[in-house]
Amino acid sequence: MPALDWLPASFRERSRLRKLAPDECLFHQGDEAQAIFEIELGRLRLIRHALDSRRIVLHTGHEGELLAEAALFSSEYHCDAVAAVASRVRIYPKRELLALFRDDREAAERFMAVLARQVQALRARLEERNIRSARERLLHHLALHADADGRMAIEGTLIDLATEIGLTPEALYRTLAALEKDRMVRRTASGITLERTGAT
Amino acid sequence: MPALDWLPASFRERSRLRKLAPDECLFHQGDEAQAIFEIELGRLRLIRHALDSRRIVLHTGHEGELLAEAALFSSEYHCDAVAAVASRVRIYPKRELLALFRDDREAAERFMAVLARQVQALRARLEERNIRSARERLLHHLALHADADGRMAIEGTLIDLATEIGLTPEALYRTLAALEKDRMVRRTASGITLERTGAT
DNA sequence: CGAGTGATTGACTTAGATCAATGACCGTGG
DNA sequence: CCACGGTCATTGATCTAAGTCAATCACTCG
Repeated sequence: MPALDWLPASFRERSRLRKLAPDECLFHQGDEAQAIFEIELGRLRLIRHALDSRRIVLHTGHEGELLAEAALFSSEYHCDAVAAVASRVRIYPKRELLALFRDDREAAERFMAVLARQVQALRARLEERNIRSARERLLHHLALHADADGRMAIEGTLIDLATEIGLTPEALYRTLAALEKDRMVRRTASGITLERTGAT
Repeated sequence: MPALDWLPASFRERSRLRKLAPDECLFHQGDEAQAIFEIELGRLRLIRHALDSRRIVLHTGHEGELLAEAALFSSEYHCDAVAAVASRVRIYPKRELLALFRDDREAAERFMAVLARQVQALRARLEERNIRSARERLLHHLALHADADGRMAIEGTLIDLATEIGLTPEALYRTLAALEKDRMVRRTASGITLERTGAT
C-alpha cells in the first residue's frame, strides 16, 4: 500500500531527504511539528513516553509509507520517531504542504483519498486480527488480496507476510503447509494461489 | 474516537437519517457510491464478496464512527454494508460533501485531520495487537489511554474493552485480576488506574 | 569458503481460548 | 412488588493451537 503519486511531481522534486543511522532520532515528542515524512528506505518507530517513563511503541513505519501525517494538524509531535535500522526519509514541510492543499484542491483531494484508503486498509487488517485461528486468518488474507485468479504475489519474504498478518514465521510455514496438503492452496515461485473450492 | 464536529453544523443539520433493521443492507458492492455515513446507533459490517462467493468481513463499524469514507473517492462501493443490529446512520451525500470541501478549505482541512487521526489511532491499535501477552497488551493499552494520573475511564462494558484489545472477556477478567493482585493496577467504579511503578 | 538469512520441520510448553457455573444487577410486565 | 429473563462480571476446569526453542538445508554474497 504505497502512497506513490499523491502529490504533484514538482512538489516532490523540491523536497529534501534525510538519512538516519540506526537508533537515530528523526524528531522528538514535544518538538514543534514542522514536517511529515515518507519512508524511502528502512524502518522507523514512533514511540511515546508515558507515565513512569514507559516507552510505548505506537507504530512501526515501513518503506513506502507516510509517517506522522497527523502532525500536519498538530502544533507539536506527540511521540519520538527513531530509526529502527538505517533509513532514509523524504521530508515534506508542513507549511508548504498545507499551502499546497489550500491552493490546489486537486492535490488536497488526492491527499484525502490517500488517507481514506489508508483508514480502509488499516481497518481491514485490524478486522483480520480478530480471527484467532491461524488457518482462517491466512485464508482471509489470501482471499482479500488475491486477484481474480486467486493468485497473490508475495512481496518480500514469508517472514514479512507472517508479521503482517500477526503470526510467527513458524506458524505461517506450518499453516501454509497444511493448507497445501489439504489442497486449499498452491504455492508458486512468485506467490500463493488460492484453490477454488466452493466451501467457506 | 468519535468524529464529532468535523463538519459545519449547518451541513450536518441538512443531512438525512436512515434506520436499518438487523441484517438490512445499507448499500451493495458495485452500487454507485453516493454517500458516506456516520453511525449514530448500532453496528454495521462491511462485507466483500470475493472468490468462490467467500464473504469477507472487512470492518465492523460502531456508534460514532464514520463509515465508507473511501467511497468519497471511488465511483462505486467495494463491499456490502449490512446492519449487524438495529442501527441508525446519518447520510452525507458524496456530491455535497465534495462540493463543501472544495468551497470551504477549513472544512476540507478538518476532514483531513479527522482522517489523519483515524490513521494514527488505527496504527496504534494494530501495533498493540502485535503484543502477544495478554498482560503486556493490557498494560500497553492502559498506559496509552491513561490520563496524567494513570486513570483510564471504561467506556461501555469490560466486554467491549476486551474486544477492542483483542482478548476474550475471560482472558481480560483474569489478566485484570492478576494485575490487581500484583498491585500494578487498581480498579475504581468508573475505570482502571495504572499504579505508578518505575518498572517497565 | 564461512557468515548471514530465509525456509522448513520437529519437539515441547503454555498462555489463552473454550465451556461451564454462579452471583449481581437490572428492567419489565403481570 | 416480585418473579423472571437477560446481560455483565467473575472464577474454575480443560484443552489445544500457536508460541518457543532448536536443528537442518538451501542460497547468496563478499
